[in-house]
Amino acid sequence: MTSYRSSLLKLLDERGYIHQVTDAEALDVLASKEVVPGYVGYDATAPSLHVGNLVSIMLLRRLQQAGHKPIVLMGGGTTKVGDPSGKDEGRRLLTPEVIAANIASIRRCFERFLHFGDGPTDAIMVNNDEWLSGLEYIPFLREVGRHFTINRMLTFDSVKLRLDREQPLTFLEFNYMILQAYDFLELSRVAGCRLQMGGSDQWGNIVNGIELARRIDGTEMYGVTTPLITTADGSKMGKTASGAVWLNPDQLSPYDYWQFWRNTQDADVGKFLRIFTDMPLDEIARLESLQGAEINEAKIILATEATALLHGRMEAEKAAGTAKTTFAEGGAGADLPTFRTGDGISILAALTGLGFCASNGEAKRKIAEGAVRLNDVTVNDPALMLSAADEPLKLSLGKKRHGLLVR
RNA sequence: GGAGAGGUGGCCGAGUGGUUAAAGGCAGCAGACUGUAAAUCUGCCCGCGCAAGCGUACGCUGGUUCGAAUCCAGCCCUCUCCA
Repeated sequence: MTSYRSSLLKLLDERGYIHQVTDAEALDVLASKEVVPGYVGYDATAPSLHVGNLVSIMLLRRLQQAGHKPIVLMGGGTTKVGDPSGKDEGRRLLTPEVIAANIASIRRCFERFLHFGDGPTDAIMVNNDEWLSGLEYIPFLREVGRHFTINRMLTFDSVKLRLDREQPLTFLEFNYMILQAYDFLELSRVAGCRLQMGGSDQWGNIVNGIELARRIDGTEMYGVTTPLITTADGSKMGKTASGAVWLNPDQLSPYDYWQFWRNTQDADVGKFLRIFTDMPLDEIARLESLQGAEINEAKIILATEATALLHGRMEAEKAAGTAKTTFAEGGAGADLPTFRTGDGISILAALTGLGFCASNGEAKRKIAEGAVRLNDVTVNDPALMLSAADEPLKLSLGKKRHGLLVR
């Protein structure tokens, strides 16, 4: 570990956020003597961010904790173009209306992690559509385009990958990296931004922005990338039983979010505690050294702390309580997903209604596999009808998924 | 504009007239073992139906045929090379 002077780099380093830094020494000096405005950009391709975005959100939080100014850049403009990296095929173009709706839906979640306001270290949120959409083609090409060589652009992974696989890469998408570089320049001009952060796949884009600003304005800027957060078995984190781990509560309930963290692999507990919670490091060291079944204790803390950051302490405690009564005591916690049965319903409809099964056919298969239990009694009859009961019934699929059927 | 190759289930990828709801792999779900972990082994994996069966599905639209993902025509899209 390098020894840093600034609290910013120290904090980022000891918590495991740093993969690469453009000029660590200079940034260290800068961050130890003045407030550094730094930004992370977010695409607006979906109505909610997901855990994959969480590292960078936490990065902004750390930036603020270290006394600097976080800038959340909503990619309203760049989303109109489409990031060629990540997806190996061009996305369908989103309409401006959808993009605007996505941004509106995404922005709320930042308020949990950052303090917004007008103060010098208060977070701000900007939308790059404000400056990108008004650009004029020829002037833009002359100011910015001349600083990019095709030779260089072709060496970018996002581009190379497409070309190597003989997949289409449109000129529209090809421009994405130029626009992102321009974002950095623009932010440095209007907000004094000096730092861009992002995932390791953003390294090239970040460096582009730094070089562009140096060439055009002569400004010195910096970049930090985070390691790609994978689970211990090497896969990208961010999937649960029901799909992506969304941050918006209307797409993934606090209970399910808590469960996602609870199911962390042993080997990831320490890393995740450092990155995704505010727990003190010595406490994390203790928790991560727990062996065997005891490490479940650490996972519960991880789940509760991470959930508290996103959904608030109350929701986190509720989810933890429900998990305890449901899993540890074999009961049924109140926070479980619920489904209204009305006056009576088939077992199949109950399974699909709770979202445990995608179709009646799948529900039948699960019953045949002996995976379905009603109040902890295995269900064998796929034609079972549930009559209306005043007491809620606990319906379980497998060991992990439980739900309540209420009238 | 010319020549060639290609578009298959969430992804990758076989399949060139019936036995193809479509091999195999990945991802996913469940069972066993456990600790709501990992690894491993086993099963499942388009929809509806108790079932026989029916409906959809191999870029799109037509056609040939008793029968088409497979053959033909037109169209759309992609890649490679040439101009």
